[in-house]
Amino acid sequence: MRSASGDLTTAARIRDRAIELFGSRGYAATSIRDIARAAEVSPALVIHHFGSKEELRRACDEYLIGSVFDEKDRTRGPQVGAAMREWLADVDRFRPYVDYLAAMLQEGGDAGNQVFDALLHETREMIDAGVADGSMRPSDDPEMRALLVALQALAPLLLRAQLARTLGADVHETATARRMTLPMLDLYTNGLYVDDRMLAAARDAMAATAPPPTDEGGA
Amino acid sequence: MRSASGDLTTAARIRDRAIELFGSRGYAATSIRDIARAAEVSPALVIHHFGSKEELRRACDEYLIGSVFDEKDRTRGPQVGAAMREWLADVDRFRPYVDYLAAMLQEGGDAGNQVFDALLHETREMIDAGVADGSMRPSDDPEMRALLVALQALAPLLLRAQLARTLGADVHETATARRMTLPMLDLYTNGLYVDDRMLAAARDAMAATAPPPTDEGGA
DNA sequence: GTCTATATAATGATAGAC
DNA sequence: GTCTATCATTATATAGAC
Repeated sequence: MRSASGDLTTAARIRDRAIELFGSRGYAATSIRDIARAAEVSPALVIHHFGSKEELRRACDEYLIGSVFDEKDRTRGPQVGAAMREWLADVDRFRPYVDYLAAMLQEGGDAGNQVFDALLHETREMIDAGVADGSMRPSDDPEMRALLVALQALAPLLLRAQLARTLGADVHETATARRMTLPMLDLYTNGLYVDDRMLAAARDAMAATAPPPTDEGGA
Repeated sequence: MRSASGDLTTAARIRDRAIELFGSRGYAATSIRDIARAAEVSPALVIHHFGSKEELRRACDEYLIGSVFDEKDRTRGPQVGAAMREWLADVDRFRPYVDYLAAMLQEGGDAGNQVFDALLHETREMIDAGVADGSMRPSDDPEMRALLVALQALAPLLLRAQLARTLGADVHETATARRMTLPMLDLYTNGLYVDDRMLAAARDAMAATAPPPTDEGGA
């Protein structure tokens, strides 16, 4: 949708290379010199355009957040989820964004927190809508369930290196996503256990041990 | 089970501080001077004992792998899973290990790969056993399902910062684990969807689009 | 806007005394 | 085993020419 590195301003090119390097090696392991070399400019120009390494990082964060929330039009809705699906559908093109997003989520800076919160919110709304229209089961703890579902959705992204290694290095991620679809939906449809023995046992165990003291009294 | 920082050799104390710092800030962001300061020794002594920063990291990796695989006796079985459960049950004590393990998994070095492979293997065996004894449902793609379950198990660990933030910063992780138990088991018992409409639709969609070319012929 | 040259600080690592 | 002192390199950032 954007970029091909030809028609970009120099500052934009520097920022794009910074996103790639920060995303693949991490912030601390990437030097301004590395970025300058990748962008084919002098290190001084990087500072000239962005002020400092930390401000460059902030610029990368802001750019990615803009891409996540504004790439589509401003209609409310699952923006983050949509962006992530779009990126994962064309990983060859968007891998830098995916990598940088994963890094943001792991480090937990402002940008990562924003993205996570938005994704969690979208997940919660999606599930609530599903419960409302009768396609999804209600839950005793909707907040925690949405959190678990969101975590589950992010896990393949954060561990994509392990995933690729496990499934064979030559796996293109499109094929991987394809192969994941049915087992994933199967888990979300039929679960893993054949009956609720484990669940019942856990319920009993929870009831037996004292819950952490709160201001609520009864069972 | 180990350590309290009093009865340790100096080299062990240095290594423990390195594990803490590498795990919390990352390898590149941690300097030998930082580690030396934390261990209350001179930077030269760190090098004297470990040769180089990279070798120190290897020592940390090996130590953690030893803790994961050998803390218990050598009986085969779910060693990694058991170690992780033990650590998560007493996070205040084992947080450095947890953090370092998460870092290893994300970076995907030799040590991280080993741990992931072992965990995946244990997950697969656990599920296979469940299928064999009739407590778990069979799967069309057992390898992928085990992979998804393993990823799901790791997600809260990798995103523990986001998790803590979402559930409130004052949440002790024991309470968090407690609250996660039932929704987790509920998902694994009853799934998320009330029926298999989504699953059936995905199956149809998969059948409609051409599967990636393999050496197999038929549908 | 972009560069070269450089200031200043931090880094990994060494030498050698004790 | 542990230290102080120091080297060589690299880091971020600045100054100033073009």
